[in-house]
Amino acid sequence: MTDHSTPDRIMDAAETLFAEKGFRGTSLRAITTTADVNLAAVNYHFGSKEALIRAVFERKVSPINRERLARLDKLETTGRGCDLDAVLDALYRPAVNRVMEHPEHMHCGPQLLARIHADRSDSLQATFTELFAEVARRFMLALEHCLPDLSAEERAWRFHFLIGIMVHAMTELGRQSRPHASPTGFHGELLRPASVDVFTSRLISFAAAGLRAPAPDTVEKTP
Amino acid sequence: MTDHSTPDRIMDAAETLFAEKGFRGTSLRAITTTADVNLAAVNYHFGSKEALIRAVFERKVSPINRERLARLDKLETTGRGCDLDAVLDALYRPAVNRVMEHPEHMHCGPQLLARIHADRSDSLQATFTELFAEVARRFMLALEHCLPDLSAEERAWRFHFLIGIMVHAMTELGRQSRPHASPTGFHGELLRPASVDVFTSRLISFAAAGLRAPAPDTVEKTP
DNA sequence: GTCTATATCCTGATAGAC
DNA sequence: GTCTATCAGGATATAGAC
Repeated sequence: MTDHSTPDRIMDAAETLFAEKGFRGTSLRAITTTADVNLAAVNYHFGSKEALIRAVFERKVSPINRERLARLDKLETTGRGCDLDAVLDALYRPAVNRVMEHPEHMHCGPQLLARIHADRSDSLQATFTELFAEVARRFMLALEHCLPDLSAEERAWRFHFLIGIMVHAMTELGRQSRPHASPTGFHGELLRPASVDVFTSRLISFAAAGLRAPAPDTVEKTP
Repeated sequence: MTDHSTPDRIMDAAETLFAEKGFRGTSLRAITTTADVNLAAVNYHFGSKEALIRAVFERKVSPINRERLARLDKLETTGRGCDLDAVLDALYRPAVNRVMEHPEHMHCGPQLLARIHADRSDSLQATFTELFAEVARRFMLALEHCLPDLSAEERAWRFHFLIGIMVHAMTELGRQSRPHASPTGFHGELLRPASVDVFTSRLISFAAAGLRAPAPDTVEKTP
């Protein structure tokens, strides 16, 4: 932990604190104190707090998205691009994997992801779009191949449902791993930690069934 | 808009700004300027910024949850407590309704709800738990009646999926209604606004299918 | 209840020695 | 690259006149 370079130490500390207190709720002083580096180091290495946020943002998300695209590529070159379960696996597994493989960071990773999705202030909007654009485009296309009978609008909404499931589930997953708080209170010991495989399967079986559901009537009903 | 009392004006302004800039990214000065009240009024009426956050939080969520419980009550007294689609309607419709019935606030309502779900810092944890505990308990029970064959663990996770779908979908819904930003970029004109009925049906058909999916194998697979 | 004025502290950022 | 010292501004909160 201490053998990292200064920028890495800063980003490690920032990642944890951002997850806990939010981007604007975390001061540079808190970050540099936790990272045990000088206050001026943040501006020296990153230029500004905003730039640091973007860097943390990107470091967290890019590897996951790269792996998603690589897995989708492989599916398509091996002719399994229309296997819905496999496509969902390519979407979900990299995120679940990244989150669960380092248990010591499991409490902050998902929480940070949730904040990334929730906080789309103007200053972060462009970064968000840039980081997820390719993944969104490619997987939307894949869904089009897997579910050709669905209208484009229905498919687009269901894609958003997929993302929502993942973000919220992983947040909850991270929350489970924090011993001091069972925040929502409405689960006893029910939500025990599971393996990456089990958890990914859980997501896929639910999501695939939802995606395959017949489209609802879009005709107005009179109440 | 101007005939509200001072506390109401403060909460209206705070709600909008919290949605846009986050809880900690919004200063009391920004709130009181927008609300056109004196800076000291916040502390006079609410005691502190934290208390204001909780008040806004509660004002936004409580009516929705009250309506959810009322609808569920009615279902159960009329013997439709095991109608999964109806139960989901009771969960989703109040939120969709509240968000879409005031189009002028649609850009901030969902965003605020998303932030509420994402920002579970220690200071807001207790408030969150308190506001959602009863709804979570009651609907978990309802799911148990609707889906008796599912394991308790599987049901608990799927309940979280339900919440994730709603939060993310409504965030996106709110984002659509903002003219100046098509943030994620991966939807052209596909996601047009829909009526409350249409959008609720969309949520229900996806969610119900997911809930009814056979439980995945929870046996470890060797990779 | 509302307002002005202010206290106290913390923020991000930077200048300049080493 | 790292550090100290400091700036200018903004934050919450409050005291006290009206």
